[in-house]
Amino acid sequence: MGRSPCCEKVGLKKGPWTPEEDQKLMSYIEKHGHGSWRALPSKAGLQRCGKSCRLRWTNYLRPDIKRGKFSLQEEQTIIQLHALLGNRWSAIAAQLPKRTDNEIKNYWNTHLKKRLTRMGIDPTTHKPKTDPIGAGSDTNSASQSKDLANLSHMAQWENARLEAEARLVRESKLLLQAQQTQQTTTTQPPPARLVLNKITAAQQQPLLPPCLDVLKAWQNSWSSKPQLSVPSRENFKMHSMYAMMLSTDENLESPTSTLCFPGSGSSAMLPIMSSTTTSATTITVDALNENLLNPSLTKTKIDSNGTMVTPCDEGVFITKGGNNNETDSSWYMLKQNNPEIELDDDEIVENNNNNNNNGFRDDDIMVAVEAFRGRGGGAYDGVNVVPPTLSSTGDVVVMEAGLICSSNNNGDDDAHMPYDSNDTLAIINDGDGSICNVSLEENKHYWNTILNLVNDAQVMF
DNA sequence: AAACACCGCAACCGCATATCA
DNA sequence: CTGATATGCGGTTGCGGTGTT
Repeated sequence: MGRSPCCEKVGLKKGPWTPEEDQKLMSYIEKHGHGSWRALPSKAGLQRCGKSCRLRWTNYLRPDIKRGKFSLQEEQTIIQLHALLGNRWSAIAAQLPKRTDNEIKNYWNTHLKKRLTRMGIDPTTHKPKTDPIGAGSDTNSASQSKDLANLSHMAQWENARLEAEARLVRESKLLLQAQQTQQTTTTQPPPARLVLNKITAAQQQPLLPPCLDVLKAWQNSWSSKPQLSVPSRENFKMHSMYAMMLSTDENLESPTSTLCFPGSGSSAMLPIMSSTTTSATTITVDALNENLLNPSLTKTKIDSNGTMVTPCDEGVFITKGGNNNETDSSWYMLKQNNPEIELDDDEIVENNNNNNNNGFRDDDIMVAVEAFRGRGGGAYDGVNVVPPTLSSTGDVVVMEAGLICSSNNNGDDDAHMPYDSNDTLAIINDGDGSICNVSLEENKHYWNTILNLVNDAQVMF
């Protein structure tokens, strides 16, 4: 029923391909393209089924295939993506140019999986096994310390993966709702959509798993050096990844992972972070706008009671526009409506259409926006990231404010200051002593450290 | 040198999904 | 809308090469 007949049922050849068969297949596809795989074998003079031809072509004969040893960077990417995506080899292969899903799958099963196992890490869940330290034979304390440090890093990544999975589910639901709404009404504005999806939709490309965007953003934040001298900005680039980690939806479960350290809650799953209780409140966008647009409140803090405190010397405002001249960017709108407002450069960061000349990229802000919106916000005080312990109501989340990020839903991909009632926003904690001791170097070398351990394990075993 | 064990990888199998009529 | 067909994907198999006893 609907299934193509198996090779054996029609007497077609199976098994390894001969050079002659390869040549026939290659020359046919070079001349005519593959077209219908089902019809290809007879046209090309091959006694094979179409499926076999397709596999041979995509996994072996295709000219844009890179063969041979995987580089360290490729290994790193595979491990990262596997932590994010699980055994979705085609998705992983899409991020590794010139590598096929089959090749990556084989490499994982024959090399990487075993290495992680030897390290005491479950390759399926990417979590430490019951006795991770005891898994190795080396009882040297320095080695144990190294293992512990790396397992902590693994825990961080695992949490990030959980978040990515949760986001995937969440965004799928939201996107579906948005599509359904758009189909049923043309008078109402679409519901708030997630920024990362806006981009792919705008580009009319298939929807990519948002976690890939996140990964890309994270990698970008590594690869591009901070260009501003203000420390808080440099840190924010890095912390977009941690912001993602912080947005947790306990209603969503990972299909593959259950990482949990003994005695740890969700925030403690990031071992290097500590948390304080931060009460939260909600406020309407309009009400907040009223304050933000008030020139006397250019520095506004919303304390734990929901009270706006003015003036407030803490925190950083972030806005982003399409380019320097666009008047519809929120900052320019803010300025346009309130020309008397003067914020110094330390307080306003304008992002210029991915030019990155202000040290930010779209992705950085978008990831942060999404992450903070995801559950009810994380906190960033300009130096540190604080795990969220708040709730959200509707689209608006207010914590003790300092740094403000928002996202509109008007169809573009800007993240900006709130100026419209339909906007969603998150206000990021200015911090009150809560500490997240994450250094840039620590973050940057996270996976390098893991891979060093992998390599050490190879030598050791 | 032979037998055996192990490993890596190409290829296959069957299910899920997309597309078409 | 439904069923038929095509394609894609992930799990698994089996063969050839290599290492070990």
